[in-house]
Amino acid sequence: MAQRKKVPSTVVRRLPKYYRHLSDLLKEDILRISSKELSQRMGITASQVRQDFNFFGGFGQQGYGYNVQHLFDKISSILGVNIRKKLIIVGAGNLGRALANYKNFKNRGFDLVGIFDVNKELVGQVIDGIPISHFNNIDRFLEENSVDIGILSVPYDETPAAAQKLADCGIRALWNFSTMDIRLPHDVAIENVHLSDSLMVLSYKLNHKLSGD
Amino acid sequence: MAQRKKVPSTVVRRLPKYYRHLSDLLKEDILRISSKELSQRMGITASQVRQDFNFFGGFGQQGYGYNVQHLFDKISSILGVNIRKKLIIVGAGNLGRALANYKNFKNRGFDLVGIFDVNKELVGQVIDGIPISHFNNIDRFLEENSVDIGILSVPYDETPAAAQKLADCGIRALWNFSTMDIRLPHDVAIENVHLSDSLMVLSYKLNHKLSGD
DNA sequence: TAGATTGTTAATCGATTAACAATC
DNA sequence: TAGATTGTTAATCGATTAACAATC
Repeated sequence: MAQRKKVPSTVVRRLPKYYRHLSDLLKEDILRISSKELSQRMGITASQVRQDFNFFGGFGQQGYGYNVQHLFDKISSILGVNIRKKLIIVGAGNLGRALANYKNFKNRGFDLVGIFDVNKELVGQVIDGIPISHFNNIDRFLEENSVDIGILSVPYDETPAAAQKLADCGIRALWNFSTMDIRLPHDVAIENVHLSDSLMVLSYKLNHKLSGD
Repeated sequence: MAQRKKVPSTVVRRLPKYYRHLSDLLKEDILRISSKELSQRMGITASQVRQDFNFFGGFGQQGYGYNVQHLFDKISSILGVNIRKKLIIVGAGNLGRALANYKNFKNRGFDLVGIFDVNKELVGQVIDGIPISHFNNIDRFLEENSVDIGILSVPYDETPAAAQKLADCGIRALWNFSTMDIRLPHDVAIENVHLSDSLMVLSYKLNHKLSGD
């Protein structure tokens, strides 16, 4: 059941899409599905579905297909979303406050437990029940609380220092919304999100009258 | 100078990254750069840099390299970010209001000109100088105002209808933050953004102790 | 059992990297 | 000119698709 070889990142990036579609199937009370049906719903090939799952050992049964609940559980567990995770937000500007208010994360098993900023004007404000603390106090907070993921929404210039600080305090995963990419030497998982990159790609597609992906 | 063949989406998705790094170089007053230097800054190969640019005809000069300003202008123009674009937001929930407050878009040449929602409680509220209007009035608004891009931040179930409505009103590009992918039959450019997909990929990386991309 | 559909190997396609002649 | 570096072709690598034997 352990994966045979390193899973390509193309496959990893499809896993949340499987997760979403399987979640839909569960809501529709569909108990089993073939790679063909699933692939049609997702707009990919049946071959790709089977190849993807076989990186993890295969979840189906010949002649039957896949049990939706079982497949969903397996993929949830591979993604690690079967265990709730704790988040903090560093940088309570517009984007940071927006993310703090975004309810969907809770549905997916992610709980916000702290918000930090260097701006004294913001410290003390409460967002969705969580008070904003000063970034200087983050060491102590992280000593007293186990946190899985740090969300970075700080200005460009502050990005490297903030990232380094969190890594030094033992954070093992950073979700980075800053416009500067971060790359840390240690074993810290990083996901750089560039919203304006996506907007520029849309602008390109619009310019070149191209839809789809 | 026109592109030789269809530009692969892998190349298109790298263009904003070139844009960002060239923008940095301009700030540092660097006038010229070789594919080798640029590639090192970006963490890709020099070959890839030259291959990418040659999809658009090549922007350099043998023995010299690339003029940073010229290259930046070319890529801006390919991305269409040299001409300001008008945006509206449909769906003024947490995410919609957050996007409305996000100042970075303005810097990249995107101007918010309208916000719409079906919730009467929200209609009339003003965000960053833009009042929230009722979605029923969108036809008239789009007749009277030229809008380039519609940002969709509506609930799952309302996604297809909202997307269709915007397309019917002549919007040619949709930036979709809904959890449901949209695919329209017409010539509408679509960019689906799934924030929680990205968070789940981070969770995967954390689980499997993998950094980088 | 017969039919269906997976798991897996082989073939194809596309993207990245390497190499080098062209040329500034 | 000599040196540097592109533009472009060729080689390699990886991902997707096709095919089919295994098996439920």
